[in-house]
Amino acid sequence: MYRTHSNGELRASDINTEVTLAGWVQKTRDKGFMIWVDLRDRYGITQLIFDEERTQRSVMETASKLGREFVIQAKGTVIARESKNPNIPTGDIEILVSEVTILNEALTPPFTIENETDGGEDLRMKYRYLDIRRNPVRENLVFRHKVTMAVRNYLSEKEFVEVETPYLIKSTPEGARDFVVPSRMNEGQFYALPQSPQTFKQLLMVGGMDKYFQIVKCFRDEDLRADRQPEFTQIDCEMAFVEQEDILNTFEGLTRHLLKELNGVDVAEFPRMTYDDAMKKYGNDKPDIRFGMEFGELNEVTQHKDFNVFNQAELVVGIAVPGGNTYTRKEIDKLTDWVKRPQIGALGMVYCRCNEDGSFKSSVDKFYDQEDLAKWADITRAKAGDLICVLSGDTHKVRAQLSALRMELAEREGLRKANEFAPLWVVDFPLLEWDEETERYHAMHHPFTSPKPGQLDLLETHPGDVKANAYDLVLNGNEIGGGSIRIHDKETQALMFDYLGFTPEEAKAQFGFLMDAFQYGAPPHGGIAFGLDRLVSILGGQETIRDFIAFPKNNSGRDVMIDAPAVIDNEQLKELGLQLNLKS
RNA sequence: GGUCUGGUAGUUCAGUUGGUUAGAAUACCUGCCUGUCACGCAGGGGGUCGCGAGUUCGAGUCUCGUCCAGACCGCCA
Repeated sequence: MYRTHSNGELRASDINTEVTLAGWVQKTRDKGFMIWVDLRDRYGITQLIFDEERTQRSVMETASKLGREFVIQAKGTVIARESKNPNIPTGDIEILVSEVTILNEALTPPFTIENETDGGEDLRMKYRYLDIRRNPVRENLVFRHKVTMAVRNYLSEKEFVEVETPYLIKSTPEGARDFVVPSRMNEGQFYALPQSPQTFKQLLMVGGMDKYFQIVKCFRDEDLRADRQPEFTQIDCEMAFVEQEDILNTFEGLTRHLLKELNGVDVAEFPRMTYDDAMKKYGNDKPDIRFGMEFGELNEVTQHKDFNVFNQAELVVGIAVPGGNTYTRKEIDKLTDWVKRPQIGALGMVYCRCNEDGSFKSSVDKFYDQEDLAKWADITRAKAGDLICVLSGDTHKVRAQLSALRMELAEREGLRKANEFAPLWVVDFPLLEWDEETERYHAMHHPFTSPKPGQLDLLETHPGDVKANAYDLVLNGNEIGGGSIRIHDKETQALMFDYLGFTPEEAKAQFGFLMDAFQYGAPPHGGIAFGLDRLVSILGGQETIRDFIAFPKNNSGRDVMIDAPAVIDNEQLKELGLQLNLKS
């Protein structure tokens, strides 16, 4: 037996017990006459003591050779400490060691295994197995485990069945780029890894599974972000015989359960907002509603005043920054530079100070008098002491720009509190989205999403105005889930593919299996998928999902620990019937 | 594909206007130390300043290229 106890469990009540402990050497403190060793494992730290007067010389010598992260086993007696350490749970006792075995030596680690490590991101990822020894990383992984357990238990309780769907499927041109896998047995043919189990879960509904879920890896070959990995995990869900209302209620229940279980937070009924309102009020389809700063559209009160920038703009829109009047001229100039960076792309920013005495001072006083500016304050709900920031231009672009500014200012003002949770359903998404590049409409959600009842005719005349039975769950400004009521009859699905520019042949080749299935009694159905990595990181109060993934990829999609992706040898290529034709 | 930031000791960083032998902290090694727990004290080793070119009497510092890392835009049905 390697150990009788963990390093986190011995207390004063265990004094005089003979124990065997095993773990990693966190630190040694060698005073010559006495050596203390902090022994660490998942459960905590226990102090070992080696004493000139009470410990055999050979054991003392072994102890003096111990280095950081050596794996050792120690036998001894639990004794009371002469000087206690109130900072750790095992601080009242220590182990007087009679026998010590070095199970494995260790090189000096490239960074310190401490809560606040001195290691940078690169190093931590290259030696992720050392990083995982650190408390914060381990705690995040345990937290993730708790979230998935809570999800499984809750959904299982509600009669959902977890069904596994295949990872080796078929590539389709819609949506994100696929990761493809060559098939040796079918030369020249490729599987694709699923971007989501979408069609399979719909087929499970046709199969009568009724309530399905799966905690499942999905794959998208697109560029990464702090909150985006090429392989990520979804909580994928689907239900039959449901309307949108049923889905929203069921998964609001799940989300509320998680907030209660994991964060101890009771959240009231989730507010709902249409996509159009979200865009109008927040310039964004995933607004963070933990703070106000709603958009105020100023077109009506800024026209015909000889200020051409505003006169010519499609949209003039502003937000009030709470307490922003304390910003110096220099700070406001820097803010203006910030919105003019290429990433944001605004041409300029107009501001208006709301003074404590009720007067206004704007950067466009030449064109607007106090009465005009009072209207601005009214529309943006600015109070005395606030600062109004106004952007103008093309509606679509300006909303995106002001939305970015709103988030940046809220971040600076500390309005995005990690321990506050503001969920929101965004509903009535458009069915289609115009794509400039291909000059045609794309499905905003995916091509299986059903249009709102009675809106099919609009497809002919105003395709962009058709609303879908599609919804997103937003938490603190992050899209944590999205779904829709699906099309469940062949005719509508065929019509949809037609509008999306598929020829009947293409539709049949790519999704014939689904439309065939719809002919054999497909029930009305719909579902939702949550981004588990993102959900876990938000519940855990942190920004980057990488901290909640055991072995994440870096910014360029590489695993720097195992050094993947990598070239394969010619034999493998030959066997697969492949030849490389590299761009560089 | 693009924008920005960074790359100097094992690690985290400083390095001024281009100018002597490139520093600090920490880690590591050696010795000392009668209760440490961020132990303390004394000493020591450790550098291709990411890589390549250029400007210059002289480059860690300036210019160009390139590689790597991170954040963002495009992209992510």
